[in-house]
Amino acid sequence: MAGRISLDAADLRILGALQKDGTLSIAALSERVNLSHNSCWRRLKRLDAAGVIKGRVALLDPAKLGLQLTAYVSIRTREHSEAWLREFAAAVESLPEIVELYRMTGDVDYLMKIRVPSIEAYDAVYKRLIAKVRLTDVSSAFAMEEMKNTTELPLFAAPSGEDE
Amino acid sequence: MAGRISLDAADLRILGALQKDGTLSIAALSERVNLSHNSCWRRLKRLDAAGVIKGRVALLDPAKLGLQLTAYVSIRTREHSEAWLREFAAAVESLPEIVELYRMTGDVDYLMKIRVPSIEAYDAVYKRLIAKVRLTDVSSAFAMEEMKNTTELPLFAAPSGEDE
DNA sequence: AATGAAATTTTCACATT
DNA sequence: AATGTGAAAATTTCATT
Repeated sequence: MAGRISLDAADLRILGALQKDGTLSIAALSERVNLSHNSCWRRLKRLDAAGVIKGRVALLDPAKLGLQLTAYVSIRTREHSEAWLREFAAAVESLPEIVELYRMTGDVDYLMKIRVPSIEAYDAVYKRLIAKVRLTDVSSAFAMEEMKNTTELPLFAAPSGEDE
Repeated sequence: MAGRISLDAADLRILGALQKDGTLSIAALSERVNLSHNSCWRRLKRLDAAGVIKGRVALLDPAKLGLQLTAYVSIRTREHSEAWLREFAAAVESLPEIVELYRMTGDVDYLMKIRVPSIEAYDAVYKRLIAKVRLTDVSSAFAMEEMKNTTELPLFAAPSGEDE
C-alpha cells in the first residue's frame, strides 16, 4: 500500500480535529482549522480518497457493554508453516473478542488483546482458540486499570522528500 | 459511571452497524437494522445520551502518516506512591505517541503501546518519558506485522437482571 | 410509532485568482 | 492549481398527531 501522501499543515489540522471528533460538520471543521468551507471540503475528499482516513466509526464504552475485562495474551508456537499461519489468522478473525493481534519481535511470537465480560468468558475464548489452532505456549495478563486508550495517532509533518 | 444500560437486540444491531461504519445516515441505518427511520433516531439519541456511544471519530492509517513502528513497552517500578502515579499518568498523557497504557496483573506493572515512525523516534519517546518519571525496569517488543486491529467491540445480549 | 416540515449539512457546478 | 460563490439535494432534528 502506497507510501506517504503529501500532507501539509492544514491537512494535519483537519486530521487532528477529525480524530478527536468525527461529528464535526464541514462548517465547524473549516472554522476550527482556518480554511474556507470549500477548501476544507475538498481536502477532506482528498484525504478520504487517499485512504489517509481509513474510516469513520462509533466508539463504544466497554464497561457499558459489560466488557469489564481486558486481557493481553502472549503466544509462542513451534509451528511456522503457511498452513498453520492461515488457520491461526482465520481463527483470530472469527473471534470478535480478540480485538488486536500482532506478530512480534523477541521471545514472544504473537501478542493479542482480548475484550470479554469476565474471566469465565476469557477462558471460553481461550478454549475456542486452542480448539482451532495448535499453540505451544500461552500466557496471559489482565488489565487492572485502563489509564490511556486512544485511537488518536500522533501527527507530524512529513520529512521532506517523502511524498508519493 | 453507571452500570450496564438495558440494551435490546435492536440496540445491539444499531451499535454493531455504527461500530463498522459511523457514516451511515439514519435512513441507511434504520434500513439495515429493520427499524423505522424515527424509532431508529430515538434509540440512537438514547444510546448517545447514555454514553454507550462514547464518540464518533475518524480512524487514520498509521502507514500513510509515516507511523511504521508499533512498540509494546513493559514497565516495572518500585515506586507506588500517589505522587509518582500522578506524575506517571501526566507524562503519558503528554506524549501523543503513547496511545495505550494499562496497569496490569502479574509480574509487569504497566503495559504501554507506542506508535512512532522509527526506532529513533521510539528512542526519543523513551528518553522523554524517563526524563519525566522514574522507571525501574523497561523492556520493549516491536510489532513485525499487524494481523488484526479493530475498534469493534464484541456485542452480546446482557444477562438478564443487569439493567440500569 | 408515524407524519411532515424547518434547519442544517453535504455536495458539486461554475466562476475567480 | 487552489479558492470562493451559490444553489440543489440529502439529512438531521423535532413538534405534533
